[in-house]
Order: sequence, then structure tokens, then C-alpha cells
Amino acid sequence: MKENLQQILAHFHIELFQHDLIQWFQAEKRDLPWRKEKDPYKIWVSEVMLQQTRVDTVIPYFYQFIEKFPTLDALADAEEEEVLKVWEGLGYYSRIRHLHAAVKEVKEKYGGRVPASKEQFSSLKGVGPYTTGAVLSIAYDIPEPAVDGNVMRVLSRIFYITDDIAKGSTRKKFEQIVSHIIAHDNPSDFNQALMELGALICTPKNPSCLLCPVQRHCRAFAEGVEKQLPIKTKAKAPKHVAFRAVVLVNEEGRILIEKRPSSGLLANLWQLPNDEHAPTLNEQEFIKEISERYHVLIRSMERIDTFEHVFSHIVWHIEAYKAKALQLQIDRKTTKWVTADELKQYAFPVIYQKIWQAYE
DNA sequence: CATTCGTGGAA
DNA sequence: TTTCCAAGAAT
Repeated sequence: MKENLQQILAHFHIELFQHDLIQWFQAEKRDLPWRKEKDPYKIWVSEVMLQQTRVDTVIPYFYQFIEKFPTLDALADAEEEEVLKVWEGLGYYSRIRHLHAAVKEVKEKYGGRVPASKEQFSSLKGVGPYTTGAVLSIAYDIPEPAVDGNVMRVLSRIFYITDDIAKGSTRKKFEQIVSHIIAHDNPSDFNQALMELGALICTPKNPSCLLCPVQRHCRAFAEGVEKQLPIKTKAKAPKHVAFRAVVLVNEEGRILIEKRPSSGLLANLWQLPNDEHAPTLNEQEFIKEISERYHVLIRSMERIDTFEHVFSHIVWHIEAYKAKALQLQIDRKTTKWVTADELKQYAFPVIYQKIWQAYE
């Protein structure tokens, strides 16, 4: 914990480690779609998608996204509604809202070219310490550390570091280490190799140390403590919230949808009418709440199913209903009556997709 | 520094 | 089934 960089790196063979690591990476790296070319825009998109998201999940989204927005300018010129729809189901939606804003700024201020300056790139929305290092090193071969969860796990074991990687301050320690051991002649492969090693060999639970290309550099393996690292405190238990939602159908067979607020959970996505902000005790109160909030006259209502949806920090328990209603007011700013076909062009959270499917 | 932000897959 | 988590950033 208190040991300094000199002590951590004592007896560590930097050049040999770089060689072993990069040699392995070049031979064993996965053939991923964002590794086909060095377009800074595509590298950037992939890095944003990969934040807290598995490679297998990202791959189809990446293809779909690049097909729809092949260039930075194409994304900058797109409507947010269209951009959100392509991101639908991927989660952490502030990522795409920030990326969209950042790309617009790059188009305006830098002529559409992703800045290779650490100062300029890291100042863009949604671009933090990791993404800065990842894009600058992979796309521009600039020797900046790109410290993610993989890198902290791998280096915790290599150097037998027992700091809690759940704490924000710990990342800086690893960035210092990487700054001193990064291969200046190939920072792109070096950074990617650390992450690839974490994904394929130096895994969280049962690391494949016998197959590890840098086993001879690893202090944790030498001490037989690789499974006890890294140190990471548990996340607190999520809070449970229960409410109701309803598929409201008017006389024309149109369905009522509502745009969520521009900040907070699932920002700017669409949803079905619900009492999330004023949970009701019984069905009568629910009918009253929905009638007043959405300006409709409920003619009949019936529960169709119950759902549970788990977020990182919240668990939603939703009772889903279907109802026939008289439309007492035309569309407002945040609500629309749409046909089942039109519904498909709006971005919905997964939980509301499930409810819609249950209704159909 | 702690909390808020999704989702689906693996152990 | 439960737990943990996956190439983090903003607040």
C-alpha cells in the first residue's frame, strides 16, 4: 500500500515483460471487428460501447452502429432519436448521448478529425481517463496508459498489489505503473495486450496461469495467491421499487407512449404509462393516477403479467396491465399515441420491451 | 470519495 | 438460484 513505484518495479524486467506480452498478443489476439482498421472514430465508438459491457454483447451493436453511422460526420448529423434507437438494449444510455455531443464538437471545432491531443480529446463529453488512453494509444500510437478493470486485475497479480480496485484513487496508482512499463515502440499492442490477457488468461475467478505468457513475471503466481487478487470490496445491495405500468389503447387502436426525462435513469428513452413516481397501493388508485396524469378515461383494465427487472443499483417490480381508454387530450410534448407499427422506431428500455411483448 | 447510471452471460 | 460482473464516466 505505502510502497512507492521504485519498490513495486524492483527486480521487474520491463523489456522482457513487454516482449513476452506483445508476442503473445500478436499470436493469440481475437479477430474483433474494431481491430480491422485504425479509424480513430471506430476505435472510439468501440471503446465507448465496451465500457462495462462484454465483447460478445458489443459485437452485433458495433456492426449495426457503423453500418448506420459509418463516419464521424454521419453520427454528428444524425437525430438523437435515431441514435438512441441503435443503442437500444445496450444500457448506460448516457454513453451514447455524450458520444453524440462529443462527435458534434469534434466536427465543429476540429473539422471532424478526432484530436490526437490528450488535452483536447479528454475534454470531450463521455471521455474519461480510460477512454483517453485507449483511443490515443490504439488509434494514434501515443504511449498513454489505458487502465480498465482487466488491467487492474492483471497488474494486481503481477505486482502483488493489494489496494482495493473498487476505490477510485487506486486507478491512478496503476496508471503510474503502466506509464513506466508501457512499450513506447508499440503502445497500442501493449495496452490491448494487457486487456486481452485479462479477458482470456488472467480471468477473475480461475486464471489460466499455466498458459500465461507472463507467468515468470507474476509475483502473485510465485506466491500462489493469484486467486486472492485483486482485492475488491462488494457493491451494496440494490434498492427495491414496485410500481405499475399499462398498455393504454385508444378508440383507434393507438398506444400511448411517453418520453422519459432528459436526465437520470434511462434518460430520453420511451416508456409505457406508469406510476413510477407515485406508486399506488391498489388498482383503483392506479386507474385514478393514470387517468389524471395522462388525461384519459379508463374504460376497462386487466393485469397481464408481473415482471422483475434488475439494474445495477435498483430492482424494479412491475405489475403490467392492459387497458382500453378514451383519449381526452391530444399529444403533449412528452406523450404520443402511436400505432403498433410506429412503436418500433422509438427506443425503449428492455423492461418495457418485455411488457409490450407480453401484451402482443 | 461514494453514488448513479443497464444489461445479459458466466460461474 | 445467487452472485458477480464487463475495455467507466459523470455527479
